[in-house]
Amino acid sequence: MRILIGKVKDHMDSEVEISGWAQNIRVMSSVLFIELRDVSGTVQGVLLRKGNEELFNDLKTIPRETVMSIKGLAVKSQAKIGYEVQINHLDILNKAETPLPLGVVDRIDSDIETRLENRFLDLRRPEILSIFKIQSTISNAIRNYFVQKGFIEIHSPKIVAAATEGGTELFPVKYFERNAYLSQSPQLYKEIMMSAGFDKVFEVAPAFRAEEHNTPRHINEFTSLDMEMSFVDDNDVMDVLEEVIKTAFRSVADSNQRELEILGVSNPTIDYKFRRITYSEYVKMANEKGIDLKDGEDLSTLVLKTVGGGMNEFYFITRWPRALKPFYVQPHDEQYSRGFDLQFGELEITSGAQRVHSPEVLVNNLKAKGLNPESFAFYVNAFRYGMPPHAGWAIGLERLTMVLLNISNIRETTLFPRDRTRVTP
RNA sequence: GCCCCGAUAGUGUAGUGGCCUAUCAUACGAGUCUGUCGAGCUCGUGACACGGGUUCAAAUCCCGUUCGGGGCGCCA
Repeated sequence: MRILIGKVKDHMDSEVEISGWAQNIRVMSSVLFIELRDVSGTVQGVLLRKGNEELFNDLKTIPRETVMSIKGLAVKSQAKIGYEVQINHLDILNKAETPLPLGVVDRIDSDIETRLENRFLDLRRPEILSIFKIQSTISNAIRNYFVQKGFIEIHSPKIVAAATEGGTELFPVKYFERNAYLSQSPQLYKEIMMSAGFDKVFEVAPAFRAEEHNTPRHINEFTSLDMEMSFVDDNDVMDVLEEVIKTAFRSVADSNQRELEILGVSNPTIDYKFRRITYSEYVKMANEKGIDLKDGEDLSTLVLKTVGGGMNEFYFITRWPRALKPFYVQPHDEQYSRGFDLQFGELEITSGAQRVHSPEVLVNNLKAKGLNPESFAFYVNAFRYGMPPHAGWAIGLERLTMVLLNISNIRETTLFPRDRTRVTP
């Protein structure tokens, strides 16, 4: 019965069976060592030539990354981790070809392009695996949080008829005799669920954006963690967001000590209150830094870098001008809205808002943005027969992972990134 | 979509008109070595993205193509 390599230390002085990839084979004249790796770690298998002549000669030429299964005695030894497995039986399950298109344990760093082209090999590296173990903890922690708080998990359609926010480009899809699009956000559907009376919903699902951007923080398919709540306002859901992020980070600190160590990241637990800075205050901060920016203009990358770049923490930017936010964001007054962003330094992690719930306001907003309310009828109708006040937000899972691990390229926190030029693997 | 930059063995690099028959490391192959753990040592195989041009001479200069990187816009 195979055990994980990480469990070998619990079976000292007994026979174990382990399986995995031979990441390094060191051959001396009368003894050889095989470093075997699986999802849980690595251990050294040792084989003396004496008494194992045939097996020894076979293994001398076995390529790295060959998949094998080893049976042997787990013993304390002078190995660096303090123990090893004395091989007494070995099965080659699948030989690897040579040379590898990408060295799994080479000390040479490959370009991200080469790594993504050979992602299955890249992902074998413990530090890359660690990123995705941690990402799994984050999404599970958030899911658990929502479930515990009585949220209903939903699965909204990813093939849609209309744009959701008007602004971003959509991927067209041929839908039989009609044209449809890949969903850029579950926004409209999670709001409809408020009208449906589900009260609190969340969804973890892909979102598609056809923007031709070429930056380290954009991809064309990402994982959106969405939530929406009824009978609350923007401040309430900011409270929830802060708690969700703190819960997720604490969960990683609790369950991924080994992965954090491999990645050289210190304890991610957050012990400060997220500041809430109004958009107008932010503009003043930019002005004080010598940037010419008028109240009402969008915050450019330069502004966010100049003001936010020095802030190594989470903070909200609240009360955005209505003109800069989508039609579904609740107005605060003539000029400002109940929309907010959560930033970490210069990077936007979340956008959210108290939403419009009055059908009249909604239709006026749609018109004001140059959109035709008719084409949003399926959505507007949900507001006409009893829509509660509601608010919500969406986090980019990959961006949140970047922040937690201090990684600067979103492709690193995406298993198989879809960017401007990459559709495979 | 706009601006800038780049492309040399499997991987990562050196190279700035002739000294390039192209550097180094790693990988790969052969050999050697009684416990390694980035094993060591010896020998070997392996590359100038593609197409055109300038020149006595091009990895090197020019043009185009393809692919990639960075920045901006936009966003999570």
